[in-house]
Amino acid sequence: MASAHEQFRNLAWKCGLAATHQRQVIYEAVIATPGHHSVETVYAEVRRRTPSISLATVYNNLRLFVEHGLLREVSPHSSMLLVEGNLAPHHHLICTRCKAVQDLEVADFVNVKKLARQAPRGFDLSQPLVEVFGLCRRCSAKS
Amino acid sequence: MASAHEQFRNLAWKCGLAATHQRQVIYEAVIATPGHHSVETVYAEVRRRTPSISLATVYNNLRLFVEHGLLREVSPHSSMLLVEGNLAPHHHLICTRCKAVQDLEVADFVNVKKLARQAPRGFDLSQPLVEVFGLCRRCSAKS
DNA sequence: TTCCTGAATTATAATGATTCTCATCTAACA
DNA sequence: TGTTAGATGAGAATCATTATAATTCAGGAA
Repeated sequence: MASAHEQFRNLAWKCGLAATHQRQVIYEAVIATPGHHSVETVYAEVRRRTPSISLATVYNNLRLFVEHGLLREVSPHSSMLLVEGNLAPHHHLICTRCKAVQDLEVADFVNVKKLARQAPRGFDLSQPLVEVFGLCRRCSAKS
Repeated sequence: MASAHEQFRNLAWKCGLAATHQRQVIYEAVIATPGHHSVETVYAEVRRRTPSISLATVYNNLRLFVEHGLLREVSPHSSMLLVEGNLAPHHHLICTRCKAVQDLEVADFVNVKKLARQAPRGFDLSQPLVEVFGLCRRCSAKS
């Protein structure tokens, strides 16, 4: 089993990314603890080891890691407020690249009973809304 | 069948909201066309009828309408970048109020075959990521 | 109808997250 | 070790959104 250090150097090499000290530290800060990390969290953690690091470097590299599949972005949706008038229960299909949203009127792909069993106790799923992420036709044609 | 004008006044009255001209126009701009509307879209549309309207009014009232259930927010997530190191396929459970994210390791509540049939042709769902919205225990206890 | 009052609206300033700029530095390869 | 393309850091710039404060208005009472 390779050290975290070696593991990152291998990953970086595969992506053609320079394995700099900063990248090493950023990557390890995310990998070290399970769960979801905000930029501020990562920045705070990383500064404990490398106080001179810039916030821009954290942003740049988190984006880079997501682009290269080393990390995953939680909720890759449009960052702007979107609103709709359709109040009937329905779901959304979102393109992770161009952030386009399409409606999914039929919703029987979700087994609500199973979902309720798998969710933590107390989580209110009386009107579950689901968003499914993928690549729209146009974007998947490009890649 | 009531006019759109009357319809809005009824809705507003039910929520205890003053039925101002601006609110009327904003509401109708969203309702008039199906689909998903950004603030800029609504603002542009609304200014055609009421050029003096302020962008802040559009923001305020869209938020108000969402709070009162007259409109729905698409992707009611945290708007900040979140990242995770867990690359194994899994889904997310998101609280629409406090925006907390929890992992759903088991994923058999999604019927991928049905989903693929219901999605528009060409939409790439080879690694579908699903996010389910509800109210976490803490938030549903409050209300 | 006219007046009153609290709420709504407006223009603009402020905020907060993210990205850009560019001078400096460094990893990687010869 | 020297070279160079690419990475970093500090701070400015940008974008969406929210707060501020002065003005205006909706809706009820006279």
